[in-house]
Amino acid sequence: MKRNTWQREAVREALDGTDGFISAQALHSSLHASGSPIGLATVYRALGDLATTGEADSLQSPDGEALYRACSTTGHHHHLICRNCGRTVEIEADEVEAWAQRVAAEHGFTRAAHVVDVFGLCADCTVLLAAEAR
Amino acid sequence: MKRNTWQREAVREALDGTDGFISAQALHSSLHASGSPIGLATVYRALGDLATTGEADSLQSPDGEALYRACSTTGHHHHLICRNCGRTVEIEADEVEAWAQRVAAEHGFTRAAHVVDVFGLCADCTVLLAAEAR
DNA sequence: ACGCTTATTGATAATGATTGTCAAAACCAT
DNA sequence: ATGGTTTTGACAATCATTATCAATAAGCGT
Repeated sequence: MKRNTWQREAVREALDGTDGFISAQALHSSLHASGSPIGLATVYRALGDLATTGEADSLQSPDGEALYRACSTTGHHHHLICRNCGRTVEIEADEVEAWAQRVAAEHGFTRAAHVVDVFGLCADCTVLLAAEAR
Repeated sequence: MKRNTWQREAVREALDGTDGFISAQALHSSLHASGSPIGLATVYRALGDLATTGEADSLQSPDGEALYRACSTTGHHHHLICRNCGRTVEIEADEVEAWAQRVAAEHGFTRAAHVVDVFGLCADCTVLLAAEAR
């Protein structure tokens, strides 16, 4: 049976009060800074549960951290990432959302989330690398 | 100055000969299995370079591994991945291809590649997890 | 072909995020 | 309040990746 603990609530609230994605480590630090004695492992478990139940989205940052976000439909967007300098531009992908859901459903998948990110070289790095390659 | 070594060639070829995404570790194992004495660190470096120059795409798997794929337009497709059991279905995303190019261009990005992968729970795992959650 | 300079390699240590362990504490139906 | 069971948390363990650094080898000029 699933029990309700103040720790889980604390994680849920901290996540709700955060704008955008945050790592488990950062969320733990944030909670500690607020005086909560919650353990790191517990934060990981709580976030994992939230992601499993669909209350939170998770994605992997380019450097391998897992990032979490309260699952609100508002503010969903994707990224255009410079493969060289890491510069990131947020992009809208409305037309892709429906597509992802449809494809998932067609194959019997549920709780579909998607990773839609575009990598490229930003204008600056395009010039930069062209010079280096010489 | 950039030098050409048989190691870099080996990595490039191994990646070309692989369908879909593969992790650095797996690629290293594969090379070893083929009798190559190439070092693990070298595989990481080579893959990083390939990703930087745009010869390879990279994405983060849900469990935190970096996955690489030869950047070829042939056989280009995307994946529908079960977040629980890892089952993978290849999917077409023609309508998304053009979108990615357009968005990249709009922001001055060149050499645009994209990562479009949909994660969800496959039919089996949907049932499985529903049972567990009880 | 020869040597020189310097990028590259590779074995291994270091790092850092995440997960496993397990006794102690907390939850909740009774 | 009690008992059975889940959850917690400190810490160890794991695993991918990166840093280190001496040894090697690529490519240049000769």
